[in-house]
Amino acid sequence: MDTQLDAVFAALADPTRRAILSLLLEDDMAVTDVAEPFEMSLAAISKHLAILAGAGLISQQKHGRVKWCKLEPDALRAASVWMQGFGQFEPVNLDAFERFLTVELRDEAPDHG
Amino acid sequence: MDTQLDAVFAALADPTRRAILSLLLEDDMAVTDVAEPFEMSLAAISKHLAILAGAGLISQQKHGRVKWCKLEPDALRAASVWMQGFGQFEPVNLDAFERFLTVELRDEAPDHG
DNA sequence: TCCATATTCAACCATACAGTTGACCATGCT
DNA sequence: AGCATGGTCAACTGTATGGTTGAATATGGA
Repeated sequence: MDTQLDAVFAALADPTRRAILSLLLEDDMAVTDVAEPFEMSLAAISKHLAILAGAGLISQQKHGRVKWCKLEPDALRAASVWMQGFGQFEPVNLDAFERFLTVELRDEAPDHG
Repeated sequence: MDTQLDAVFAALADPTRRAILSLLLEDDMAVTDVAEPFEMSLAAISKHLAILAGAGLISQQKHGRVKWCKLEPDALRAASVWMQGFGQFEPVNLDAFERFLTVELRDEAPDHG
């Protein structure tokens, strides 16, 4: 059914998981490195990552003893499409969004991490 | 914080609530009428509606003894914009991005069409 | 081989969630 | 007033969720 959609939205409902996604937006990361900025056990982050992977929002691939996590935007897109069919609202204020990006990138350009 | 986003995504994670939203897409409805197509008690639907209202996804207004439920697409828009940030795949500071969203939505909620 | 690193597993705890039922308030009808 | 209708509240049940800790597994390196 729409179990996929359930999983995606449930995954996004947790702020820690959204923060993880935003980390992965910048780059692929190992589990330990994902966990580093959070005040929470590694096991907890590992669970969050499993939930994100279950929802298809990230993929995980083991390389040696390191498990790399990679953002998978397609699952997000599914949810996005669902919402588009919903709100009759036009593809949101891309104006404001691009203004934001411009400012953001100018301010933050040199280095991210 | 981003409690609003938490609430929206959590609300959307339940298939019954998504179904309710799609009912309301067609028209405003009374609580009893919303409940009718579901194989579930009225009290349960009432709770679902409270959750949707709490997330700002619907509004409820009492007229006589009937409580009318109305879709509020702006809250959906918040989530949609948030997800579009990922589709863009830009190396953005998501903290700033979420701040941007709150400001953006507060400012522009009234009109978008 | 022995040890450190990376990650998960298992058991557990507290809280939240979805659902039920029955009682309860509020409003409208006659 | 009396009664049916619309909706919520309260108490309860079962299950899911987010977190913990400590043990376990897997890999890499000296």
